[in-house]
Amino acid sequence: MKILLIEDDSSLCEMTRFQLEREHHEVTVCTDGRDGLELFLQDAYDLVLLDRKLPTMNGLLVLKKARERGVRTPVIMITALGELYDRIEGLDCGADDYLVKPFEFEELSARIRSLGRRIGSYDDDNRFSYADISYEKLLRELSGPGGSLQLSGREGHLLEVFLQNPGKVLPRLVLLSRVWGSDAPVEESNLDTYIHFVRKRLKQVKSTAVLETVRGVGYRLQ
Amino acid sequence: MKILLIEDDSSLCEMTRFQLEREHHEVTVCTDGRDGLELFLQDAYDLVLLDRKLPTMNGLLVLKKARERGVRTPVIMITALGELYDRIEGLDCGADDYLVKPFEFEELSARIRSLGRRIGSYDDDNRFSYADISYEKLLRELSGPGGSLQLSGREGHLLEVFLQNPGKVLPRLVLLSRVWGSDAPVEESNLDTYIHFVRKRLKQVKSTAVLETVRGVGYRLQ
DNA sequence: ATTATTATGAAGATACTACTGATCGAAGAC
DNA sequence: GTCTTCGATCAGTAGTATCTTCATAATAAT
Repeated sequence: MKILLIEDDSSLCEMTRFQLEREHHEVTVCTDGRDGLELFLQDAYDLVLLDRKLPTMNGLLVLKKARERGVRTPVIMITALGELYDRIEGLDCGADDYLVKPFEFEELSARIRSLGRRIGSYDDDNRFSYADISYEKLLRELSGPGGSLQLSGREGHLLEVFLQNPGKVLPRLVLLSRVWGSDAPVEESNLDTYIHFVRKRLKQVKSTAVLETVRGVGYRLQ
Repeated sequence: MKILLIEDDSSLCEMTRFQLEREHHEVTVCTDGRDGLELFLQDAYDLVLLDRKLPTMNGLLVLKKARERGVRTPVIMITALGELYDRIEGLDCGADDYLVKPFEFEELSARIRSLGRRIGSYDDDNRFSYADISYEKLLRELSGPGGSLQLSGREGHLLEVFLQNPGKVLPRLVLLSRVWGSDAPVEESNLDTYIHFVRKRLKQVKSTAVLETVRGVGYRLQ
């Protein structure tokens, strides 16, 4: 998601930015009210995080002006003021949500996911990513620099296990039991076949990620 | 707004109802989890206020099940638990907002206004459109670049579900339960037949939209 | 060099989906 | 009352995608 962060406390700002980027959001930071409004009005973001107390123009006014100009990007207000009427005022100015400082990043993250679901652009929980690839579980869609394609059920399931344990060596028997079930009546050689299939898929999307063989043990995603 | 209130504390319940009705909302009250889910699944409300602790089925589960079935009505969770991870869990289950008991009615009211603005843009309930097609629910009329035509009841209902969740993968069982009802005595193969019918309809109006099959999972409108 | 292990390719078996035609019942026409 | 039409349902067949197995080639370890 493209996120605009308007906040003047620079240490909080950098911390938030760092965490958001770790969750694969694209973050633009702005520390000033007037400038923030300019960016806001470009209407190029999926979400705006807006501090209430800002230099040159306070957050409520920024929000109000943006709404007056017809910009409807979802907004989460961030503020030190936690009293009832402050919250109500914020919501009535057109904020979609409200977060009181100091807040845990976890909560911000959950509220972003919630808003994301609502605007439909972002379906977390079912999305894995590692290095230059990402995988959408429900669709079984693998995307990489070279495009995206659909995996079969087994292929997807196998890749999922690797994405859940990136960089770790996964023994063959572990993979077998995770993908086929612990007591499935299946030949071990079937795993070889599917490792082969998944490797082919990774090549097809031109990913730099590879399934490395650890002879005598298993494989790892690298 | 039509509001569904699922809450077992009867005094809080009546008070909230009274206040909501004073603000000209139409309120349905339910004090039981299972029954609440039934009403929720009818998909006939603009907003659901959902208590977390409920008889027969807890609020989180109600919400989760409803979302799994593709019902996207906005939800505000109401609860006595105010701790961080309770809030996060609620939001991640698909809640749009969270209110901690005891709450001021003023705040609930503000949050309802906030949500109301957001859904206020969905102006017409009876007209759906996506890509190059549009569908009028009451007339059951599908229009596309190649003209328009009437759908049968089932065809229309099925198409509606897709238009409400454009681009999303809808599992076969979800489609069955949303179009035929959750426990209808109907063969699953019937769904195949109607998918076929709707596809034929889409072709007839020369739409570029297609129902893509995701093998082993379901279909999506693309 | 020999052996154990893994990679690859091809082909048969299986499971899932697409489509067609038949049956049944309800609503309206005659 | 009978006939016609239409929609809903089901069953069966054809068509594919996916899964599995097996045979053989390639590679690494001893």
